[in-house]
Amino acid sequence: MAANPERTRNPDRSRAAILDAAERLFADQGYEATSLNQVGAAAGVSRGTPGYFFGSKLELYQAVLDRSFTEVREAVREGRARALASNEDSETILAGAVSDYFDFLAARPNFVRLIEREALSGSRLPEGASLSAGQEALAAISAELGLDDAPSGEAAQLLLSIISLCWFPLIHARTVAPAVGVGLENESLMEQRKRHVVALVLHGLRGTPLSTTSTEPSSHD
Amino acid sequence: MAANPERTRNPDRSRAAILDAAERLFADQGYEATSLNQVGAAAGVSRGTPGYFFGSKLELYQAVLDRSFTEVREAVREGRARALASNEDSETILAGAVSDYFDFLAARPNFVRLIEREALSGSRLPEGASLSAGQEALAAISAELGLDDAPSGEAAQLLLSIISLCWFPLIHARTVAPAVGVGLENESLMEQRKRHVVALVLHGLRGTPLSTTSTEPSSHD
DNA sequence: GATAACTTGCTGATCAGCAAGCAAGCTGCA
DNA sequence: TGCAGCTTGCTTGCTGATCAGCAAGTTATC
Repeated sequence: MAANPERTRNPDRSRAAILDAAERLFADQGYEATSLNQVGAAAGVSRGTPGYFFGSKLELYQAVLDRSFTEVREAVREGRARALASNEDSETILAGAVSDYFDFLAARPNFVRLIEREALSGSRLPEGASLSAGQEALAAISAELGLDDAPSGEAAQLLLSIISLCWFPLIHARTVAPAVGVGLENESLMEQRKRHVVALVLHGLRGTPLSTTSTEPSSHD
Repeated sequence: MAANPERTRNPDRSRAAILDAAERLFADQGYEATSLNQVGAAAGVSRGTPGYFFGSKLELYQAVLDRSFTEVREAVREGRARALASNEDSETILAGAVSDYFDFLAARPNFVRLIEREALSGSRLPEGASLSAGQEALAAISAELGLDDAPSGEAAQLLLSIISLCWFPLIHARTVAPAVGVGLENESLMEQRKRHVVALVLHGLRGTPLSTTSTEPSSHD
């Protein structure tokens, strides 16, 4: 029960263990419901160690978010490079990007939950700290895909739809999804969901005239 | 600053004021971050009154959810009756239902946030209490639209997509939406978003074969 | 032996729940 | 009509628990 006295000291390992534990606990329970006591216990250190390394609870939380965003930023950069390098047609690129984004989020449930909690509580971080990094990444994607120069904003709307479709099932896999008869419990069911999302986005891309400000007279959209 | 001594007693008004205040505070800050002190102050009663009327903090929370779900259940019943009464073609009905659902959620930001928090924390309610009411309502809709007997689940997938698309912008109106260049600040921008969602769903409906299992390929009422 | 890596004891603050108190208004009775 | 007594709405003081942060202690490692 007591902390193992044989354990060797290792600040790097302790920091990482604390960040891991805090990420999971903050994501599962939220900031207020998580105590530094819990974090320490889950990380295999004492109650005071998180404070020793990170100063305060808020700073620990910020460090968790920072680490997540750094990881996300790198993944986004890689994904963008891959998309640019390919010379497929834009529809295939979009389908691949949606699929990748879906998988990316599915592999990072803690990240999704943390951001969702941030969005719900209107960010307890000073001002545009880590969160702006995520927004910056999204803005970069949208610029990269040439989706931001259409004044109609139709492309931006589609991007927001893509994010909605990939994001939502991860949060509501145990609430809304089963209620409407969509199972998401195993990998093949998630794959099925992903195929539906990709198909829906492609139908939307084909069906929507991407730059019709006031030209088309007949369409009754 | 002190409570107005002129104030007449009125348990109904007090109960309602407490429920209103608690709904807003729980939705904005979450369960843990909200104290009964805050609830009392926001409701114009003393610190102890919420406990007097509702027993405990958890019971107050449950009462807030119950009231929300009752309201939602009634609205769903009305919407269903309206859809059944109309004799438009199914595509028009679906478009109207999506539009109504979008407006319905947009008019109930507290409800959306409460459910979102519930989903994130895995329901602190005993077991399938209020939440199942919402699931029940969704299941009813899906059955009503005849979307649940297709073994392929394509229709259920589309329903989940509809919910995702209507739900997401309400939570991320201040985070993701501006980052991708979609404004949602005023009514006309929300209207624009709604039109996009309806159009996307209709494209999905047209583009996807709804019953490609082994039954009748043509008739789908 | 110095410094860094922890742990443990302490403190003040906050909070939920309880219980005691108080007063407004009703009910029954003269 | 008036008053006594009771119920009910609501407040306030108290208690035990929890928690974040700090400071002082302890031990490994360089």
